[in-house]
Amino acid sequence: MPFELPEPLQRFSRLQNYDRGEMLFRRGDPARCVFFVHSGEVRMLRSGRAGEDILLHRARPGEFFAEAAVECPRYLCDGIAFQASTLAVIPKNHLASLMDNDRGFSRQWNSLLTRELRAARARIERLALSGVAERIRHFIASEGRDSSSAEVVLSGSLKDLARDLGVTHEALYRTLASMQKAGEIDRKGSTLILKLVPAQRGKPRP
Amino acid sequence: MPFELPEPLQRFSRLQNYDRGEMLFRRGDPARCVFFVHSGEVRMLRSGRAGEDILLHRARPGEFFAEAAVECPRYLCDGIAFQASTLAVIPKNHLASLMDNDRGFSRQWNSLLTRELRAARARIERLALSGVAERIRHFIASEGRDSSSAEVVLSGSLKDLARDLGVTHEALYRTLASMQKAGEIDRKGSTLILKLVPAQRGKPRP
DNA sequence: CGTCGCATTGATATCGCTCAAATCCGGTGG
DNA sequence: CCACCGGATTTGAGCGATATCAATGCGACG
Repeated sequence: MPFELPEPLQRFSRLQNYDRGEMLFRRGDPARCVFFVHSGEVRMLRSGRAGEDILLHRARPGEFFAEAAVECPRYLCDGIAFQASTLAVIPKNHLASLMDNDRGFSRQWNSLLTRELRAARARIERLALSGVAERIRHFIASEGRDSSSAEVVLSGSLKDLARDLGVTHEALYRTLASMQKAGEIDRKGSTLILKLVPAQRGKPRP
Repeated sequence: MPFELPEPLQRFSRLQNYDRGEMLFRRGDPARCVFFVHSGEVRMLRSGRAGEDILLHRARPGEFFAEAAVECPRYLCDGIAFQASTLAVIPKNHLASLMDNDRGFSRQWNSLLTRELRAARARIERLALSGVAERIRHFIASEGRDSSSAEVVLSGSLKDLARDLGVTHEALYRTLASMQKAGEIDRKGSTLILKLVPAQRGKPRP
């Protein structure tokens, strides 16, 4: 579902290039802008007390980033370009007035937020699962387009996937290997394929 | 920030009581209605393959429930009343037309979604932390109103909290006990208080 | 009372984290 | 073209935090 930047927004935004690792904003900065990713990848991070980075969100081409800025006086976490990226920078007051005046855009924005919310809840669901294998299965099933094809093309490295799943990359490698040995999944390059195991005659219990 | 049900919606909704354990909808049902919780508690659950229930979302008095129904032809998970509850049932077509026609309401709805999204991301952040103690600290810090008071009044049982944190209730009990013994937190009835330990002269490292 | 669910604590098993090391691969500079 | 480098990928070994299984007390409720 990658978006085009809605036409009315194009007039109000300016394009900007960011280098890999460059910060878009820091936690506590006045929230002035919302972003739209044309290319590259940006991430929202918050650093835990031990200095580890916690990945809050990844935005890829065709997605908005830091939408919450509209509702919020300050950024609540750090935004960085994880790869060299081209972004549309949208001053939030323009966005706000557009939402007030453009019926169609307002609807589009609503639907965008709803989808993001659903994606976030899916991720919550995934993180609540115990066991790396379970999370992998959930990931393939829920990221696969519309749950029809149990197959995902990975967008980044396996290390990135590990972060997404909330496990160490070692645990992910091992689990993938053993699932593959068990014939439960296949890997072709950067594509993960979940073979539905016939198994598991379930008892639909209350 | 518990909401009152926005006035224009009151005319389009009907009140309904649900018993504890009663289902509002099942996964796959045509998505016809959005809900607003007046009292009680409702939950979105999806059942994993082992029959365990995965908690996707809890809605408490003053919150909307199943907002995604507006965007979606079918419910994607189960909705049940976890306690006896009084809900406003809002046909989604009414909601949609209200969003199209009532500027103020549309804005309110946007801001609602944005806040929910932020809450969901906070929960993701929490689940990505390793160690029960870390999650508890994060929970107290982020649920505490506006991060000013490091203190939370638990809305449900500790078992519920354990689910929220993605750990077993045993692990939660133990960790709470040891944190209390260490003087890091206090418990008064159903209130958790995080004492900020002076410790941790941090080195702000890149 | 009897039962049910929460709270609590103990014992044990196990999964995933941590630390380590080897390989592979693409890119870069000589 | 080759040597070298950094990051991703793998695999190994060991340990510790959590899950799991169990038992008990306790309060609410019928």
